[in-house]
Amino acid sequence: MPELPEIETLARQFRDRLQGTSFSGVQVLRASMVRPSGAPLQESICGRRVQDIARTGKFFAMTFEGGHRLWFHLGMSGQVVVSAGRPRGISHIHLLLELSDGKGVLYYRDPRRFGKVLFQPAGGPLPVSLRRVAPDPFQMSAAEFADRYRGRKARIKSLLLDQHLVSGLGNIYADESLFRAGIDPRKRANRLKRERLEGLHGRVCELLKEALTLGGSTIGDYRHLDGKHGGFQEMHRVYGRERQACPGCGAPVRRVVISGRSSYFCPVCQKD
DNA sequence: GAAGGCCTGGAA
DNA sequence: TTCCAGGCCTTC
Repeated sequence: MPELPEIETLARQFRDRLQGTSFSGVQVLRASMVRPSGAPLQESICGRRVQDIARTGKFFAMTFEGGHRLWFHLGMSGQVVVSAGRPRGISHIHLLLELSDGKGVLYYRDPRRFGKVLFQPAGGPLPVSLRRVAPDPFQMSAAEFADRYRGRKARIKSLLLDQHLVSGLGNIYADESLFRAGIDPRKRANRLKRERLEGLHGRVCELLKEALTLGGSTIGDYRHLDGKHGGFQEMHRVYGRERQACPGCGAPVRRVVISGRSSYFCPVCQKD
């Protein structure tokens, strides 16, 4: 559920809140969520300042003095929260870092456990699951974006979800960008003209920027670093709106399943 | 390229 | 009680 705008929002808040600070304690509460197992978190992280925060696709990383890095992926229900005191309960909290300024803790929580935390030692190789993550739409031209999809036989919707082609989009923003581009999610990419794919790049970038200015979308568990909600869910035009009126033409929004994922679209406005 | 599995909470 | 949500990996 957290997609590019949500992760980027978090990364920015991390920068404001955490850059230059350090942690004094590490508690791994569920070992299976932190990899590799037995990673030397305590000695690698404690007492070292957070130097840099970066986002790659839907992952983001804290880099510590000395070069050790901690990558987070939020799956669909993950949260990273900085709270002033200890969290009230520890249900579903898998990792807890104590801030050395004595002003609380950072915790990683993920009820559905689709996410993960990855430790990358200084000078070590990128974790495997990050190696094939493609650049995001902001990092490429419309022409490159079109090239990555052009000629593929799969339905455009499932290709948009493929993080190895272009990263950052999940189910929500894929549906919303196809709506804005007027493209039927069931359309096979090789049946789309190049201009249509280039146009789609424009719509994707616009959409992601708008979502970013509103702090992303909160559906379910996503929260900002301080626990607040994003605001972009109010702006969704088709996602999750089956049988409701299309904001463009009033026709009822349809839901179909494409490669196992719900896809919402307007059968009138998305003819191409 | 499609489908199943992981996992839990909430809705039907 | 069953089903569904979905990012990502594995298997077919």
